[in-house]
Amino acid sequence: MENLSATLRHCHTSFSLRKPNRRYLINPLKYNHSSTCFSLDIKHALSSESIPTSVSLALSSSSSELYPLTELKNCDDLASVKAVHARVMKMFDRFDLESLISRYLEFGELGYACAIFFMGFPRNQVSWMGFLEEVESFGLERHRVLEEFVQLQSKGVNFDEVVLAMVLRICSVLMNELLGFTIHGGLIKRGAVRSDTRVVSALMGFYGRCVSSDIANKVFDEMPERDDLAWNEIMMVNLRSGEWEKAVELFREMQFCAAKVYDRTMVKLLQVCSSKGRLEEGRQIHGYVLRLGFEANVSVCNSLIVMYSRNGEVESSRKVFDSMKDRDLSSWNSIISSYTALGYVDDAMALLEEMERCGFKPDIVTWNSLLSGQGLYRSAIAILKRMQVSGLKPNSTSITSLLQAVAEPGLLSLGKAIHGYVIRNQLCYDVYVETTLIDMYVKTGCLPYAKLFFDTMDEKKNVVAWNSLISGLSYAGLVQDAEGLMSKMEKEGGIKPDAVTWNSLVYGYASCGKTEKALDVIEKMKRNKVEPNVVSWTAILSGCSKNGNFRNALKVFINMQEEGVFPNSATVSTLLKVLGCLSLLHSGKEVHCFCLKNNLISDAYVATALVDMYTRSGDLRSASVLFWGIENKPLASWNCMIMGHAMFGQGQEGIAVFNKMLEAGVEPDAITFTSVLSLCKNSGLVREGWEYFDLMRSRYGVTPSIEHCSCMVDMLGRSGYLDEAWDFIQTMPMKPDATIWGAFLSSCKIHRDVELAEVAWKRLQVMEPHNSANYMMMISLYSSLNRWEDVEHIRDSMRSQRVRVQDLWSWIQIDQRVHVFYAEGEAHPDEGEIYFELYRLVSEMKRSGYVPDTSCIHQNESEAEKEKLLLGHTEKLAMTYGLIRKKGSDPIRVVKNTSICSDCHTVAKYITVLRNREIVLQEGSRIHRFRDGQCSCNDSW
DNA sequence: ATAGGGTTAG
Repeated sequence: MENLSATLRHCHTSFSLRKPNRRYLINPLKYNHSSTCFSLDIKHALSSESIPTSVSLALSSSSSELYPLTELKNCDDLASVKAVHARVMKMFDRFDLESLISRYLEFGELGYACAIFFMGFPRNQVSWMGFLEEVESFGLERHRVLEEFVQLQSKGVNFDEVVLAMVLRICSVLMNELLGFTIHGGLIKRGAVRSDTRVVSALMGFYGRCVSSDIANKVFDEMPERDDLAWNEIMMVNLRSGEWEKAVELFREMQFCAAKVYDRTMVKLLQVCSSKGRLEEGRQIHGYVLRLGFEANVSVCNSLIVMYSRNGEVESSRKVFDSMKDRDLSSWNSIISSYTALGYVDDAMALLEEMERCGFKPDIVTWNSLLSGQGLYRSAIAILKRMQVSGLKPNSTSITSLLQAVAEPGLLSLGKAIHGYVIRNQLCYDVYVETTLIDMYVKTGCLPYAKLFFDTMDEKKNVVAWNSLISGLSYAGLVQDAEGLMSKMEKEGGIKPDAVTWNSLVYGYASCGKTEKALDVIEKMKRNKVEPNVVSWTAILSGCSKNGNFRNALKVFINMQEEGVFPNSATVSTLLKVLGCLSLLHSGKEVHCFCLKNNLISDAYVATALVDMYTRSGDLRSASVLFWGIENKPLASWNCMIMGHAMFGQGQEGIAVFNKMLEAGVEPDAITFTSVLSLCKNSGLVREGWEYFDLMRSRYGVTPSIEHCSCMVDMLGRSGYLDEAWDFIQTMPMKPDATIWGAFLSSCKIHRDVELAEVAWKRLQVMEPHNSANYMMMISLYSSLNRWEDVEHIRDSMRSQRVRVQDLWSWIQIDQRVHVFYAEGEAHPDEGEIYFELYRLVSEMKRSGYVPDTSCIHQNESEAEKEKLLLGHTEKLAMTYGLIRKKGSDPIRVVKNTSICSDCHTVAKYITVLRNREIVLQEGSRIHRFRDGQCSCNDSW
């Protein structure tokens, strides 16, 4: 209740005319804020047709000897006031008109009141003041007020400080710098700046909005005495212009001077914390809320709910909500949207029941809160039904939310259903709904429908509609078409491309490998006076990354910094992915520092990307420490951590993480199970693999995908259950693709089952005749059985199919340089030195019992020759170079682009003992950590 | 309230 009266106090303003002590209250609920209504009102007010017939009849019979003034006073309803109005139109007495304005305001008819005010009758200070307050609270007709003001001022009319203060507030809303400066000048002449704090506060507000917060702060500093209004004003100025540090400093000073903080200042403080992810500061302000006695203030508490919810802290939101003695409708709406925003639809529905029990009737905002948020499409229909039962029709916002919820691949049928529903029920079909419909069709991958619907929009197409389609084309790799559509937008629609248009194109080009073209677009933007922003640069970065063009991505990042664009959390997440894919641990750590310094670490994407970067770069320890330190671990971060253990073949550790995840109440998704099954596959946990595969379907409702099946085939096959793997392929729910047969062939190679291998090989020759890996597996299989004729046969077919053998390389980072060792091509400049050390190592190893394993050499050569070839393996060269050049005790980290052979695996183990050095060896998606003669994978890979 | 950039998957 207290909040309700506070709201009323805020909205109701007094309007005093002839008798300054007489105050009227206006009911804001009666007044329609829409500006179209307002102009209609003016027209109606000025035309006699607007007066209802019954009133006109009443008018003729009403006693004409009454003065309008007395008559107006006696009016009990709006119709009677209008009747008097019709008469007053002919009489034109200033006092009558002012009284009429006053009565109209009393009935909430601001439109009529404005219409009369601007009729141009002579006005005094008092009428201006009352009127200005109205204008300020309803935000209407500001331009006309300023025009009037300037005119009257030029005629020599003097206004007092209160009017000036209000005119200044209008100047700041309309960004009318010139008038603001003029008023300030006049004030200085009159010495008013020193006297009236209402004017000075308005002046600070004006400078804060129109010029800069610096000047506002200067005006504040020069005030000889500051009252609560001035303190709160300068706080608002700094909060609005994003000067957070300054605002915090002022807030502390306010406590020190015992200045009273207004509730709207508290609300603004909390709003900034909501939108800028300032959870820590938000918590501290919560402390002040309690200390300053705002815990009974409903608006402040509502802002606290929103602040916690935007920062992902639903539980704290709930605590605030539960602690409130009084609640209003927006308290309920805020807590409901806290739950829906994070996808807790069930809790939100429970709250809906509770609010109804407490006697609150859900309004359209309540229903729309329920309809927005993640993963709501499962419950949307039920919510819609209840909404309609309660007598409310979905509005454009409701439909927009619904469409956004289903705008993902695979939900096209739901999207179409909503479209049909809108048409059948003749629901609002405004420009928001239309553009969201296009976007829904784009995001569900249904470009033809998007195009069809777009074409029906005719002249109503706005830049958002065009951009939706342009981005759809760019995303689908049809960047030329996107560019074509852009020119069409310019020519036919007469609409200039904006940053969004360009950024879509930038992504489009970068993601199909045309980095140069993407950079050209950025240059073109500059020429067209659209400043490329951080999104543009992140778009190229991400495009390059999607395309696997990691080196280019890094170049782009450097380029971006040279352009003076500062990276944000999206940039950093993408960059970390790139660094992880290149295993650039050292640079990754630098980015980690950058995140700490710039407060990006609290971002869920960034935190997850960091965990991923550390695991991919082979530093599982750092990944683990970081991961367990994340306060609210996002699902993706659990998935990364499990995958990390999978990469290292640490089955039990990974399963432990998975169990912790379940304990934490996090629902595993399809990706979680891909990670868990990889875990079982890489660690030979066949029994567990089967269990999880069943659990996934029965308990968590995750439909097995081709990735899951591929893991199963790989797991079974590698562990020697070739028949089971074969049966699995025959009975799996989808058609086996090349990855399935590839995994199967790989297993057949390991277990030397030629018969089954040849079956898989036949299919693969059809499915992916140009994948050299398959040929290599066959060569390896035949050579391990000394079937050299078959080896030659495979090599022949490679030549005839023009299959290129994949380049083999390993690399190691030493200081800031990356040293790459290629199997063929240019030798490393220090090769002599490396071989010298390698030979020395091998002879030491042989004394300790090392026997070279030449099974991976597929050339029909002598044993001595094979041994020589074995020594040339790129990972051996890189490891040895690390031993020579990397001093200290940090592990030697080597990355190889293809799988390592068992001999290199053995050699690495020997090195850890002989040189007392840890080695981390990465091969594609698997990582080996060697220590004290052992490997983390327990030799099962 | 509608459009552009972000983490996880062989």
